[in-house]
Amino acid sequence: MEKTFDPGPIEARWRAHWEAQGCYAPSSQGDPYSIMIPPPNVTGTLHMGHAFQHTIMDALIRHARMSGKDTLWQPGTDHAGIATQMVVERNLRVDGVNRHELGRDKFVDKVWEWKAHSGGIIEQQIRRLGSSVDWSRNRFTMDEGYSKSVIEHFVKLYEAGLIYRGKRLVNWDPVLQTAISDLEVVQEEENGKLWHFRFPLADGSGHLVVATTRPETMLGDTAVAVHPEDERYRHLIGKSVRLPLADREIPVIADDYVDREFGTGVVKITPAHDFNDYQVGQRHGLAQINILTPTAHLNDDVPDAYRGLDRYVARKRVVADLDTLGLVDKIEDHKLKVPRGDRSGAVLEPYLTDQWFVDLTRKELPDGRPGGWAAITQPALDVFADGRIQFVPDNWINTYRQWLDNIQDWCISRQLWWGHRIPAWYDDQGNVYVGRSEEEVRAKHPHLAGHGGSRPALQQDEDVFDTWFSSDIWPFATLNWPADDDALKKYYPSSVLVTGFDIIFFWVARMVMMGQYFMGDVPFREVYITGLVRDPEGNKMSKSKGNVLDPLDVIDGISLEDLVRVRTTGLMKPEMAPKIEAKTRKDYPKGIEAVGADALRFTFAALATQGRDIRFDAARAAGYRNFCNKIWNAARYVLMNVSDLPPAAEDGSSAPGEAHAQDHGASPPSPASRREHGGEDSGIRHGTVSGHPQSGHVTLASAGEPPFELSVADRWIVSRLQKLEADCAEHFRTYRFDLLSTALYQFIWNEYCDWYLELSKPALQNGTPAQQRGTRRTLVRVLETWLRLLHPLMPFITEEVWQKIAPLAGVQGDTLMLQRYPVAQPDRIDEAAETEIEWLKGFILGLRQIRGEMDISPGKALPVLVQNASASDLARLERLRASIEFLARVESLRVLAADEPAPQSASALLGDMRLLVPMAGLIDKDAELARLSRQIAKLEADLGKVETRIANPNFGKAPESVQQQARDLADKQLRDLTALREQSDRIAAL
RNA sequence: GGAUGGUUAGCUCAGCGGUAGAGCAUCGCCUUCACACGGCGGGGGCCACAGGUUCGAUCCCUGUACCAUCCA
Repeated sequence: MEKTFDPGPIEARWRAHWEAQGCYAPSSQGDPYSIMIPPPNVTGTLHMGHAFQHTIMDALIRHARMSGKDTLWQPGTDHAGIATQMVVERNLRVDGVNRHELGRDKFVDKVWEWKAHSGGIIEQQIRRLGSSVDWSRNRFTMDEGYSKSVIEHFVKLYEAGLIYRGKRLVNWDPVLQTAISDLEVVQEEENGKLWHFRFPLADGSGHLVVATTRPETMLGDTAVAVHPEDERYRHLIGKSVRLPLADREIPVIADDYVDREFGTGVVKITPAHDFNDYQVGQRHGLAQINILTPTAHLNDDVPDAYRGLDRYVARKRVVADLDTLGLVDKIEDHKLKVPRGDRSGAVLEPYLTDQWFVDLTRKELPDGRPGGWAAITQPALDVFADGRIQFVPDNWINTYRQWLDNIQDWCISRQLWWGHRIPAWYDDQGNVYVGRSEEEVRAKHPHLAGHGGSRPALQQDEDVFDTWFSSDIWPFATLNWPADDDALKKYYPSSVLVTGFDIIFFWVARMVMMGQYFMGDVPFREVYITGLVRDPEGNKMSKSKGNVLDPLDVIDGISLEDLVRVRTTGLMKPEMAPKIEAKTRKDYPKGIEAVGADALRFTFAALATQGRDIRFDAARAAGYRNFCNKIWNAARYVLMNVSDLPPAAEDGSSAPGEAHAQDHGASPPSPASRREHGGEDSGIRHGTVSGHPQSGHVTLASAGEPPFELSVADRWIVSRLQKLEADCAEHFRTYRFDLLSTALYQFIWNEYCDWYLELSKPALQNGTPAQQRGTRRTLVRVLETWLRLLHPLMPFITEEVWQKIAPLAGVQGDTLMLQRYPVAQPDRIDEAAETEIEWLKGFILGLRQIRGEMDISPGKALPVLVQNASASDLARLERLRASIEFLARVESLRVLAADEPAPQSASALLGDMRLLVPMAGLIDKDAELARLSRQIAKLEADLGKVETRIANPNFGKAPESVQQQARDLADKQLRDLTALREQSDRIAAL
């Protein structure tokens, strides 16, 4: 093994191997466990958020696979209508072409070309992350099969009366020239003006002052409204005003929608260009005058002077003209919410167009069938109410429920070219026919079938579906619905959905709706909601902000200059480049160090707390890269100390009935490459106890192997391992990947490496052959076990190391990823061993503190005296003497007789026992006094707190155990304090 | 306006009724035969603020401030 872990070649080798061996495919054995990937946009690249979620999903899948489940991780990509169309249009623009010049068919060809190019990038990224998806089932939402499913679900909903077409006010993006859904609108507060205009009363008796934020829309006004109880205007209700410029007479109406406090309390009503006004118009039977073209220029329904003007040009003109007429009362600065398209950033217009909608609000259809609320929305609420689906963390249910409670019908048509074309056809009279194909439509409607050569012309709807109206069936369309597929039966519902809270409405809720409607069952049992990965300042990562990171750049590393270049090229707004460059140089002054896929994954796991924001911290990733190196070197140590010994002959670990016999029996007979190994860890078992437990050593032997002896350290680490296994199981169950990663990190670094490996050194150097065998067994088997525990988070390094270690642990198998996930065995928890090792650590820590704070060189061996030792201290001392001498680098260790005077010494306390290091020639008096006074001060403060608690007259109401605990603590602190003060006095007296 | 999170060590975050924790950063010693991507030791926090409940509050309740996000 190399001295330093180098992830690159290792990752390349294993991902190729796993895929070639079919390790990612379902095993068809065991209970089904499936995850449907949230399909990334096929024309994008994976960002840190994807990498984060993939880490979580892969950990879950690998854990499930190792736990004997039949796992399917379904991969795929989304065609992402608007986003993709925009990207391709931008590419075309570079060549000076727009899509209209190209024509629809050729444009769509271009999109497919682009998809072929960029889809490959995404798949490579997924592979690089180690994601064990079943590539054989890869799906794309525009594939032929998937498209059929999309059409099918539309037609079925239509036939059930749950889809309708109508002229409604929708959010219109005048740049993209398409309708978009409510969810794609971002409302941001911007600086604007509030214009006050005088509208003359038609009877010449004066005027009304209306306030508006959008003057140009007055050309489409069909009323002015006041609040019915507004005393100022009550007398005007029912009169009319002469609308200036347009020169129309419009009524003054009363509607309690009007906010009396806002502006003048008089509102102009433009039903065709404002959602609220639309409602008012409906209530009062007002005309709707559309004054805009699809590009937000004024149309021919306005006076000549304004026709063809851009909306903002028209605004200025209207204001100027009113001013000329002396009708401008005043203009105030005003902050208002401006709706913009989330994709284009364009200011949206409420616009009257024909669109397709999914009914989500009606309880009942006119013909008595259930409406959308009853058939779709209500069931989606019920599944959370009755616990059939659970959110993790569960408070997301509130967000979900609130949205559904206030839901509107869903506009699913988009005026785009890239997407699933709506399967609706129109005849010359404008009648609409919906079906799976034109043929089906004609077959269904005899008058369209035609006779002879002539049949009525049919024109297919030009529009396509909202992308979310194809991904809403992802969990079952990927399994070939509506075909009666075995996989569909097996893997639907999926086990868990892993996604961000930002698409609960867009996607989660809609999948629940469609899953319930078409499959009669939920699409997933649990929804694990992740936080959003943000930059170091907590900003959302986005290309336009120039703060995105490619996960591969973290895996492979990237220089600062390259990162700046990547972030500042191809910007929508090139003028942002200097800002982006400055921020990049600030955030990553040295670029990003290569950390490898395992470290990146582990970082994401560690950051996967229950919060909403996850600030990506490159330093943390570097820390986990170091962790990889630690693992690597621990394995090197184990190999160096074990590999020269033939395993069968020396430690007997491959003896029959050892590792293999522990299989649960739950896993069915399987091919040689699968699940050879039992779920229990590879600690020690199947032996006969022949020693005296009190001696601290246990001697065991299995048939046909030489005896080995387990030290207290061996039993300690095996015991700790059981607790780790139990913790891991719990953390997987509760999706606490942060706690999972911390638990593994702590065990591996702070227990296995820092203590167990160190304790193994004296045992291997000075132990009896049986003790050495016991230590080697434990070293190898515990390592082999935690590799399995860690594998779901760090697949590559664990596999690489496991391949070397497994044979020594007597474990056979082609790959770690198909081994069993370790299961805790409570009978192997050994509290006595744990207590004893805690005592040992305390002993060593005491000596190390003296050494550290006295600046005694680690190379200098210390003479140590022990005073006031109890019988159990003495017994432990004898058992652990070799370990103490080795780990604390003790030159001599001697127990003082009861009446023997101690030399002047630096001291440490371990219970009532005192550890003494004679000062002569080693220890500076003042330094020791300073150290003692620090300890005394700390202890005094602690004792003070405890005494205050006990002294509280009401403390008697606390449970007896708590009181006792407090008294014991105070007792111990007082004794320690006394000892420390005595020691301090003695030294001071020198 | 409504709702939901957050405020704990310099930074990023766990903890959540009973002696304040981790990683990174920092300081000191050490090129000890797994690892300097390392070892050993140390320092650092009135747990945002104000009330309340409790024998006891960082933790529960109420309010305030500030910061986010979502929905109108």
